[in-house]
Amino acid sequence: MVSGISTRKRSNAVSRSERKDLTRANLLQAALTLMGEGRSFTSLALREIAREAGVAPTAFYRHFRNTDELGLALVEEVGITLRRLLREARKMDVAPRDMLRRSVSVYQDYVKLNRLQFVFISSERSGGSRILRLAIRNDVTHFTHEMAQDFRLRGLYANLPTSSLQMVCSMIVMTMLAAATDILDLPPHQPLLEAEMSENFVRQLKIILFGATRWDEDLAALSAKPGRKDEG
Amino acid sequence: MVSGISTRKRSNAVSRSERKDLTRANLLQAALTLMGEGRSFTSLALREIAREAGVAPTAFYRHFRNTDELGLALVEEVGITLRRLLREARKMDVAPRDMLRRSVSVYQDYVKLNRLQFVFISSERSGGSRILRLAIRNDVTHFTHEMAQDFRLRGLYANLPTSSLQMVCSMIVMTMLAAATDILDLPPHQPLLEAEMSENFVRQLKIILFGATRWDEDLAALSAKPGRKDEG
DNA sequence: ACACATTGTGTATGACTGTTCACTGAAAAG
DNA sequence: CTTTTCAGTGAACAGTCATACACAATGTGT
Repeated sequence: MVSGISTRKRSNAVSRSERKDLTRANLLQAALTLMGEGRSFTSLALREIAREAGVAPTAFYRHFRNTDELGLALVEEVGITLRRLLREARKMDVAPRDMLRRSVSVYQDYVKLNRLQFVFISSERSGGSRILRLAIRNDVTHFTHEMAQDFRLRGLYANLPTSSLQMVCSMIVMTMLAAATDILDLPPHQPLLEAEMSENFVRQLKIILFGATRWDEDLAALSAKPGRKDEG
Repeated sequence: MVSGISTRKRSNAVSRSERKDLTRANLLQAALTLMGEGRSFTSLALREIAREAGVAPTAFYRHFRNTDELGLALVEEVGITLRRLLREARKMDVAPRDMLRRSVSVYQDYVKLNRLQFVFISSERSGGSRILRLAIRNDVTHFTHEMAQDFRLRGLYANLPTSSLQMVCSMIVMTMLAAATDILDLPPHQPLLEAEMSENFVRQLKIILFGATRWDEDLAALSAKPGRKDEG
């Protein structure tokens, strides 16, 4: 029963498990599509998803116990997407002149390419089902940690203590997610608006990175000669 | 019909419009309560809201055309809450030593005091109904602008150009909203966790403020002697 | 005192929901 | 070839939904 390759039918026709995986993917895609039309995940009905996937409502149960379980499967897909993004970022040169700007550009393209998945992240990260929210936040936290690790490995901001680096990365991720919402809401074919958005995005990241280094410097100065005021 | 005070019944009993306002408030509160139990707004049913408010489903129509309209009324309430927060912040001394820390503390208390409204903001700012999302973003933008104006009036970061100040404020607001989610998810009676969260919050704001000033300095230096690298 | 306006109720209706069950047909296994 | 497995079907169920309508109760204006 559980044999990798069929015994008597190595034909070109699709195998049963392949068909199953296909309708499963159709169900996931159907949910994403419906959310892309401005629906929240918790408001999606099982029958509705099945209908969009072109399948009888009862077929849903062959793949997921309920809609929440489908949601978790979606989160898993999202996790893969985020890991791919990191891998893509890792392929970039270490420190060319406009690395930040190029990173932003890569990210924007990535969001537009995986539009529906980012719609899903943005919508459900702070809303609706509790288990979904927690699962997404878990993925995002993981992403943040991996980013910090990449910074370390590449010697970026090597003078920052780990806790500061973690914080910087979490702020970067926060900014990225906020930017994703903007990218998704952007009307298509508006290069001017898009350029302005990119510019803002780059600025925000610069502020964070500059602030982090300077804050660290001030901390060092503070421990050297205490009593200095640290705000204003 | 539209007279401020009843002509013949100035008694202690509640007037008709008072009753109406009360059930209206009950409906709004009911929606917030249901969302506080982890539901997304778009998944709330009219009948459900009416039931929670202790009123017949059909009574709903005396106050709102549909649930979306109730959502917009909630957004209006939220707008008032945000304006109250700004007013409260304005009452603080101009520049005591630990102004930032105190602002954070005030904000945390405010979020906890208006918990359900912040749950609503956090959930619906990026999810579900399009018109609701836009309405909330509008309120948040307004809040950001008012904050920038307050900074100007108090002479804070007076050296920053307006565009930078706007950006700093939008980053502050972004951080505040992210912090709100953390505050809301915080299990009660965990002073250690809460203190750590506050500390992180303060750090993040410092990074933004430091980064903004330094970025501005670097911009000035850049225009003075161009050719300086601006990243690393 | 009387007529009107308005808030809230109860019932009804047709559509949609999640879930069950017995089933079909074809791939997989023997 | 025969048998088994199993993804997908279609009918049926009880429940909830939004909405419409006639109606009741009561504050309000004349």
